[in-house]
Parts: sequence; structure tokens; C-alpha cells
Amino acid sequence: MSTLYWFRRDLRLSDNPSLLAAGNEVYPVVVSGSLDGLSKVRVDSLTASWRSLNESLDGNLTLIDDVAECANRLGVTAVHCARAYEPAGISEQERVARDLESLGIKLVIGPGNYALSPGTVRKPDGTPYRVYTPFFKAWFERGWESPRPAPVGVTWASAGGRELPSGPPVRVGEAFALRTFERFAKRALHEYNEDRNRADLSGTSHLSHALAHGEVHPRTLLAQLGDSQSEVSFMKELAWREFYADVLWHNPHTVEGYYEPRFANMRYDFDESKLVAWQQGKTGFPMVDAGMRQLMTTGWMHNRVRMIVASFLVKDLHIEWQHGARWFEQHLTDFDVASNSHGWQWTAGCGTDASPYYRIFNPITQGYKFDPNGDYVRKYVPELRGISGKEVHEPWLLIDGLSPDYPAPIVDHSVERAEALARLEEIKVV
DNA sequence: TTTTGAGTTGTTCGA
DNA sequence: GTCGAACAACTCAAA
Repeated sequence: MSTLYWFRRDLRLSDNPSLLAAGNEVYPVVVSGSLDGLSKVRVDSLTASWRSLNESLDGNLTLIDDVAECANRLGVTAVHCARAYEPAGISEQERVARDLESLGIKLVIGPGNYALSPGTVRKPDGTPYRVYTPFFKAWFERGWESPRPAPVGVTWASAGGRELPSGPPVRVGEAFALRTFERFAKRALHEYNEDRNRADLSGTSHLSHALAHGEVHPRTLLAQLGDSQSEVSFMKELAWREFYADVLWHNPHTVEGYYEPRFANMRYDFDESKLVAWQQGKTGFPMVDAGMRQLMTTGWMHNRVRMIVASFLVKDLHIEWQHGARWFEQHLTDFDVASNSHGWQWTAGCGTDASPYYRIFNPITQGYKFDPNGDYVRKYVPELRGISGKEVHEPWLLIDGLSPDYPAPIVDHSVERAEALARLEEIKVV
């Protein structure tokens, strides 16, 4: 009996239990609505992942507009997919399930792209964790299942939808994800504990795109990790992804709503010209500008730099975190709603296990620390390439060093730091 | 039951 | 120049 498989954010064949459940005669499809509202860079990256998956499916992956309509036309009795845990995905799957049910077709939803599905790790009293470290302990002690093999002997058939959109070649896909991990495991993983914060090095895994698109299952990675300090550090990063998915699952309003509600009452500014300067990487703070331009030119930003630019928007410009989160959503090809919203809320101080009120990043100090030679800044801010060495982090100190094209700092950090502390004081719990 | 110490990612100030 | 203390309030887990 044929089934229809609806690929969403699980664009892989191996270690995909939902796909294994779909049987031996499968119509693989993706849905055109997945592209709605996405920026060009995200459309390009998602459709590149689709094209890569299509090669593994012997060219049978097609693009459809409506799952229920397609399933009905093909006469299948069941549609299979992997579970979504974020609010938009949940409601989409509920809607499709209702549409299918009215046609007498089952929607079979398998587990999603987490070692432990959101909602499963709980405190002994049954409530969800609000602090990462105890979550990690419970998550680790509970453990996860072994990776599953790719399906064997499946006949893929075209559902007769449209051809996949073409686009620029992007290095993505399941095989690329596995190669990326192998490369990482051979080199950077050993120094991960030391180098992952260095913006000027390639010390991170570069697997965020693959994890966000489900080109690899996290437990496929976990199964290959030992217990060295660096391997445990990487495991903890994977656990952060699971923690934030869990937090969002329990608190769906926190996509754009405050996890800690009293922060909704804090005084914020909205200066459009400052927001635009931040977005365009023209704040006059080299480390911030390098990060924002890396985002614009590559669709990715180093995690350490994400914190620096986020802190700058929230604590130096006093702009609400949601504006920054939305900008990231438009430009990050590895966008993950749970990690994005809760990463921002952590920096803003309103999230789980939040950054203490006094932890305000100094964008200059952070530059010296995590781009010690200034190479990262020079790579992404061409106006500053004439300045050699670490001096690039404070171009205003150089008599002849400042390019006329590069802006002066748009704020005084020490003034805005004090302002941020004063505003936090106003919402202090008495 | 109550208490206690720790909690991803930091900065500043004063000794 | 280095170094340690101080900087909310609250959650969680262990004692």
C-alpha cells in the first residue's frame, strides 16, 4: 500500500523513524507553503536542501500546494511526517490532520528531530525545567535511542506535483552534513572547548544549518561523541538546542512574548535610524558591525558574535529583543525558532536561566577577547582593512587610521550601560 | 521541611 | 598592572 511522506524539517533518509514508518511505496513531497514569507537567502537554502534530498530519492521529490488534496488524488490511506514542536508547525500539522480526517485519511506523525522530544524531560514533580544545568543532567541521565538505519528497498514514486524550484548551488544536504561532522570530529572538535568562542577561527561545528533542516538527527552526532572535555562541551550545545525546544513547547507564547513577563514593562526605545545602523552593520563598533555584515553576506553568524550584537541592540540601543529576533529570522539560514527566541531572551535578561542583570557585554572588550588579532573584523568590514592588528577594534584611537567611510560609534557604551542598568532597576522585584 | 549553594557565554572598580 | 569583590532576584537540587 502506497503512502505519502510529507518532508518538513527532516530532510534526510538516515535515522528518520517517521520515514521508516511510511512503508515501502512512498510518494515523497514538500509543501510550497514552507516558502511563504521567507527571505531570499532562506528560500535559496531551503530549496537547495530539497534538491539535495531529491537526488537521494531518485528525482521523485515534488512540490505540492496542499497535502490533503494530493493524498486524496493519489488515493493513499495514510500520510506520514515527523512531528513539529513549535507553535506554527503544530497548528499546521493539526490543520492538515483535520483536512485528511475529513477524507478518511490518517496523518501518522512520528518523533521529530531531537534526541529526546520536547516535553519528555521533566522534574521529579512533573513540571518542566526552567534552568539549563539540571535539565542537562536529567536529559543526559535519561539517555536516547540509537540511530536508525536509512530505509532499504523503498520504491519512491512521484506524486505528480511541480518541479522543485531551482536556485544557486549551496553546499547543503544529508551527505554534506555527515561530511561536515567528520571534518569537525577530525579537527576542531579536539579544540572545541578552547576555540568555539573565537570569531576569527573555524572552531565551531558548522552543523547548525543541517540540524535546523533535519539533514542530520542529533542522536546520529551524539552516538559518535566520547567523554573528553571538548566532546562534552559539544554535547552540551546540542542539549541547549533541546532545552530551548522544550521551553518553547511548554511556553508557546514565548516565540515573541516575554518568558519573564515583568520585562514587558521595562522602558524601551525605538529609534529607527539606530535599528537600521545595527541591521546594516554601521554602528561604529567594529565587532558588532563585522557580525551583522557576516550575517548579511553569508546567512550565518558565529554564535559568540550573535551574543555580542544581541547585547548591543538590547542593552546599548535599548531596543526590544523581538526586533533583533525578527532580523535574525529573515537572514539566518540556520534559523530555529526556539533557539532564536530563547537565545535573544537570554541576552535580554528575560529568558530562562537568564543573563544576570549586570552582565552587559562590552562590544570593544569582547572584540579584543574573541578576535584578538582583528582578523574577523577586517574580513567583514572592508573599510577597516587598512588597520593592522588588534587596533582595528578601536579605530577612533588612531590619528590617521579611521576610514572616512566608517562611521563613528553611534552611542557611548559606558553611558548606555548605565542607562540599561537604570531601566532594569525600575522593574526590579521589590 | 528548611536551608544552602550554584547557576553558559561579564564588567567595573578599587585595593 | 593584577586581582578579587560586587553586582537582583529567583529557580532548582541536594543536604
